Amino acid sequence: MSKRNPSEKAFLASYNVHDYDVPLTSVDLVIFTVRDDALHVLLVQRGEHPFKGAWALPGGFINLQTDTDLDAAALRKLQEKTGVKAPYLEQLQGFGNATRDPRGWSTTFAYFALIASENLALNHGGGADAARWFSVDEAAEISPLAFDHTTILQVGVQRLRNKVEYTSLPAHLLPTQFTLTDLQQVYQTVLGRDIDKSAFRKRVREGDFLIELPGQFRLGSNRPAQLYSLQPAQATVYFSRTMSGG
Amino acid sequence: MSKRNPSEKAFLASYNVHDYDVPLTSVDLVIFTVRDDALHVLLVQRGEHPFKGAWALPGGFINLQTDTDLDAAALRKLQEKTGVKAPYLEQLQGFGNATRDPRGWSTTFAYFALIASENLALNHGGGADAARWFSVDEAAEISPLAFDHTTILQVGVQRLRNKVEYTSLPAHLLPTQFTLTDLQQVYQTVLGRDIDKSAFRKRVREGDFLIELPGQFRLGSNRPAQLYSLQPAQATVYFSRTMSGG
DNA sequence: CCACTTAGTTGTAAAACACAACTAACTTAG
DNA sequence: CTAAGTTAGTTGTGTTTTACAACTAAGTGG
Repeated sequence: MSKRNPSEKAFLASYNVHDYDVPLTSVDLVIFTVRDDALHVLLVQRGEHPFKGAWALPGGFINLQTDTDLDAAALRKLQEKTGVKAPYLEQLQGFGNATRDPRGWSTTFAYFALIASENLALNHGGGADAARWFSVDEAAEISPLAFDHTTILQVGVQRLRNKVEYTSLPAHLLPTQFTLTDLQQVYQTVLGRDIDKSAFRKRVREGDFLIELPGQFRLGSNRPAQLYSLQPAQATVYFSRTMSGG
Repeated sequence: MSKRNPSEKAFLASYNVHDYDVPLTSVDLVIFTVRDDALHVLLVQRGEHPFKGAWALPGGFINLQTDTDLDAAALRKLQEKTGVKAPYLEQLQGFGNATRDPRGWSTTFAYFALIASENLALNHGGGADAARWFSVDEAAEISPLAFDHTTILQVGVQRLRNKVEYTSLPAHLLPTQFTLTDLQQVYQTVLGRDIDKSAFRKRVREGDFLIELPGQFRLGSNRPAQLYSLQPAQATVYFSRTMSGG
């Protein structure tokens, strides 16, 4: 990465990206949240060609001047749409072929993001496009979404469901403070089935990714529930077994 | 995907990709095999700038004329380097930033491939670059690899090790016929630890991704071993628990 | 025909699991 | 003030799975 020799310098001086055929490159986001006990995804209605008027995943071109890397580009898009600053953000998969965009060979880096439905201020930033939350079932039935976004969405949902089986990921779908029952609910919502309470709690305890907030409880017309937070700077925990049935 | 309206037609007619700043886009491969009881990866020595002379992962630009999609581009690169036609090939992750390539903002779609060390005819196809197998430990110590290939390699090894814990993936590192002991060896080589024989066999049996080749045995100076093949068109099997210790 | 080697199976104590019942701690109704 | 209702959180238990090791099987070579 450091010193370059004269012949490489000459090579670089004469190199012009625009002399070559390169694909269009964008970043798209599958932004998940849980509301009303259902997994939801954010879609925007495109205000410009191509696919003007169609629903699409939020995304767009990389800004080569301001985006330092792919993650930064994805984070920027997320903030523009939702105002969320520190979400869970993970690269999903790349997609690219000659036909997905009518303008020609194009590629996209799809990301998926998990945010708490509390943290929402839609259209906070730039985009003039209309934005709306759809349950993943609703979204899957919109046909067609722009580009190959139906496929991307499908892959995103699959990946999330799969990871929920054996990771601590769903914690990012909750606000910073939550109860163990909240957390179990989210798991159940995403998985679409019930989980045994004691087994679930054992797993969480052993995963050791939560901190008990001392003296803080969720009150109601019943026994108060202990509040927890994700441990600061906690990486995703992988369980050695999948979630067990209830 | 079907009919376009007149305003979209006009838009497309006036659209020229070269008017915009787009990143360079390539495909790179982490090609794994097992030889001498160690996980190996294929590296090539670059014959051209940038990073001329440095070791790198095999890869290169997408050919917008001949490659129909990303997978096709990756498969083409793999064939050019190894001659292997039907390997296990899976997208690893995208990488992209302003500094990884001295020519400017660039992205790459990294793939990882698993092939049997029997199937090898290095430099079979195009490239004039020298190619060699390195154990992953050796490769990790070559510094620096071209571009950000040290990082990509590291992510690839991590992903492989992780997947080996709970999938049938390692079967693709073996020739078409193999014994259960062969398969267990490969798991152990990649994981770097021993696995219990009876637990391993139980898992394979229940995963149901192999077919016993009737009457076919590996002979030696001991009890003959039953030969197996992967079931044809077998998707990767996911076990519900990780491999257990021996 | 006996020692040697690797293939493949079986046995068993200990651990983990699924499921259900239980106790705990609050609010609200009367 | 007490009883009913509700959700939080724990405990108990029969069944299944696991880890580990010992065992049997089937060939070769001296």
